Amino acid sequence: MTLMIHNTLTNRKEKFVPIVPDEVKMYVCGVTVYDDIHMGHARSIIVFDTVSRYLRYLGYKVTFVTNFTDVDDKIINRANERGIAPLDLSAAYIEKYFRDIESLGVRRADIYPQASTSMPYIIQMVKDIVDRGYGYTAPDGSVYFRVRKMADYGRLSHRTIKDLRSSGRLDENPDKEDPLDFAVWKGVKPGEVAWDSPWGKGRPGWHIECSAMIRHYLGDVIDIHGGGNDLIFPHHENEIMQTEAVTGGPLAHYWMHNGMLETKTADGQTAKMSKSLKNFFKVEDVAKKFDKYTIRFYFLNTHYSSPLAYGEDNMAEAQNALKRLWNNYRDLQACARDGPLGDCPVAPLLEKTRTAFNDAMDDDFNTRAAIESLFGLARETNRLMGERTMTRDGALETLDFLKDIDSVLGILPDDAGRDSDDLAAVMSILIDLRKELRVRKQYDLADLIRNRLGEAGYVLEDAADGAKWKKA
RNA sequence: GUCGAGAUAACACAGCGGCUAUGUGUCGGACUGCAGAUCCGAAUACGGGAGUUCAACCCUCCCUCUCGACUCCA
Repeated sequence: MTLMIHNTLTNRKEKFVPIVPDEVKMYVCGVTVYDDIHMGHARSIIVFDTVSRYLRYLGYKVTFVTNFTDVDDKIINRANERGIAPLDLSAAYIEKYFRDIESLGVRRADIYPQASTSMPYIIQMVKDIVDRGYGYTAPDGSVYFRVRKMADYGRLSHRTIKDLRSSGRLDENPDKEDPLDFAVWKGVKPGEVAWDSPWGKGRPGWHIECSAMIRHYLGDVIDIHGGGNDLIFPHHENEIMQTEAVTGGPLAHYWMHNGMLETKTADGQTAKMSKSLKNFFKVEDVAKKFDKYTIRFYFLNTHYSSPLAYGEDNMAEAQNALKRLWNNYRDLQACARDGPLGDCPVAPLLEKTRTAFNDAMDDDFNTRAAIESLFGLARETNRLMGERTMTRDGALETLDFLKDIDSVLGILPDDAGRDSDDLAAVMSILIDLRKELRVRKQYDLADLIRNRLGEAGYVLEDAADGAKWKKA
């Protein structure tokens, strides 16, 4: 099977064909760095982290770019409140961002451009837009984009200019030729950070930084552009217009949008998690209660495009579900160490699982179905271990397989898990001792050993064919 | 109002025009000194109404409800 991606542009699943064979250029809209990130951001970050991981797993050379918006009204306002420079505020939140995504097990993108450091490219882009007749200047030094000049404005969000006109929520700005026009450059206002430009001092409009960064860091056209589905209009729509005005070609071949994370509001309704509704959960806080594996599992346990309602009980459920996979993983580790010798033909089973996993991921990154294949493998290997037919070699082979699969999902323990031979020797003594105590029915002492090991982070499980130990 | 997404068993979340979904939870069994893990088995389902079809949870139409975008937003 080949990778199929749902493309917002066409509203269909399409076969993925990169521009350059075996290479993928992808760009995902990042965050405005004026506050801590919340779980809604986390979802988007984890989704596209997983997309890039899967593409690499398939063998593509991926160049992944995510931006930081560090020039923005909200940043300026908050910096003013705190009496610090806007760029100091954003720099602090960028650092915090990296700490937060680390607690989510997210691999870093290749490049993280910032608006403030991309100013030459942004200004060049605006200049090109104006030179080609798609932009015009206003008396206050702003530059607006001439939407009417692009016949298919609304293509991504599947609306027409007529639809948009009738929305009745238009900005009546006398500087604009048309209410639908949007600012690519904003003339300076008192008290704002500003950069020199051919149109006087000012700063970029919201959408232009993405167009400019993509063009500079990745080129005129990229393979995949991603972001939350709340960005489809107007942000991505406008990005497309800006870029196409300059390059004459498409900006991205595949547009991917993740569904919103929702949560309950005060009145008991579900609503999108957002700052303005004050119904958000910060990553920082959630990460105190749940580990990164659980958080990733929770998000990957549903399709990226579906809406998802966040709740702590759901997180706890995810934790229990993931525990099953972890138990299996630990048991395999124990089996690889202490299990029977000899052959165990696990290859067909692993092959079957691989096929199911790849088919699921190829189908528009269906992580949920992919995870189901892992539960199937867990049940079968549990059975083999229960029957004592799983051997050390078979367990090792299965573990290698799981590690490879987990390079995509990032939900299994990454502790490399190699317990020393010394520890194994000591455990074996303790297990023998307990065996003797149990024969003599001195259960209090046997339990004491087991409990103390439990406190130390090791689980001891009695079974018909002898005790097994593993990490908790 | 315009555009888009969605309604699946107790819960969460997949899927397919006909074949046991998956996980958590619940119940029963195996194992067992206890604990835990594991295995085997069971029950509960496709919002409502029409239609297409030999056959629909899956396609079409209508209805109801939910969410998102149209304003800063992952």
